Amino acid sequence: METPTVDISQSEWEVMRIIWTLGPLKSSTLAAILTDKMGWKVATTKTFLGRLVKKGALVPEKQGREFLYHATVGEQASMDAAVTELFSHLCQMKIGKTLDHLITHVTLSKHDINDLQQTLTAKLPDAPAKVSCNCLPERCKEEVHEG
Amino acid sequence: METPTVDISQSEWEVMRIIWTLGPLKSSTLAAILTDKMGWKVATTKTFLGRLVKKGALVPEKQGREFLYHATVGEQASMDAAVTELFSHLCQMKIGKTLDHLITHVTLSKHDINDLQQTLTAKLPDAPAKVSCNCLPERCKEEVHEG
DNA sequence: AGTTATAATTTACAACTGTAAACGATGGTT
DNA sequence: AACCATCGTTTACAGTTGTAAATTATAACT
Repeated sequence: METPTVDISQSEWEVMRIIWTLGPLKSSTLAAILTDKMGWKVATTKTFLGRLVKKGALVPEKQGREFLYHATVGEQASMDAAVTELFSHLCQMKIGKTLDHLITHVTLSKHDINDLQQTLTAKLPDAPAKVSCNCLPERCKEEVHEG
Repeated sequence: METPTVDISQSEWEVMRIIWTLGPLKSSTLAAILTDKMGWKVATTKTFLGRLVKKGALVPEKQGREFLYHATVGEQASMDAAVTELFSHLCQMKIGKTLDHLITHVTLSKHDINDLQQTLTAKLPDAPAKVSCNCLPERCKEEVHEG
């Protein structure tokens, strides 16, 4: 079976990021960091921890009186899934421009850029001359104009 | 002022796509298309139309007994905003890989690819050798390891 | 003018989210 | 043994989302 990616909400991402970055943590550590970074009350962090455990994105490991929270889903896999999911709702025709906008505004290392260049180069030969719009169901690909 | 982008939910995107693609439409046309594409009941489409009007993403123009629903926000601008928003929750360090995954799995025209190549090439000179993780608040950039 | 089809608006309702307080259990302290 | 600081769990509560039925308004038809 594939990596079981879980639906993670915006705020829950913030919790996951810390754990992905630092490894398994106690709730008190998490809470401290997230109060600092997000301004959350301790109770808020606790709520998200509970929900993430219920969703299966985190697993608690008893350690003395507290728990260490371990991520069960991979960061890269989760990111890939979230991004793919979002793009699936967007018009295919506009994806090129959207990626262009994104790449323009995001921070990339020289290495990243080289990798992307290569991926693009590899993709070029099989690329179509034009991408068609996939916003309409098959039946409706003809003109419909009103107004 | 900038283009006023609106928060559009997953399902609402599907409504907007049709209007962005075909231009202003009557609710009956929309409902037919979305029943076809998404399997929605007419009432469901109506609900989303109402919400999108309330959110200001659509504006109804009376036309006889019905309304034509016009998009007030641009498709590209909305896509750019949605994608940027998502990426803002992701670890900077992993964005390169995420883009790579995305580019690998998405359909791009030769033209798109060329544009992206150019954007990347232009970005290369000023690109850092390494991107640092931005998942922790400033204070916490040192080691924290437990477990 | 009365009836009917249909368009728009209201209401419904459960699940998910953001945000957090309240409560109960438990290990550490006096 | 009694108390206190915490940790985890429950409860709270409003707003959003997905999904749709019910109701109301209204144009068109008879």
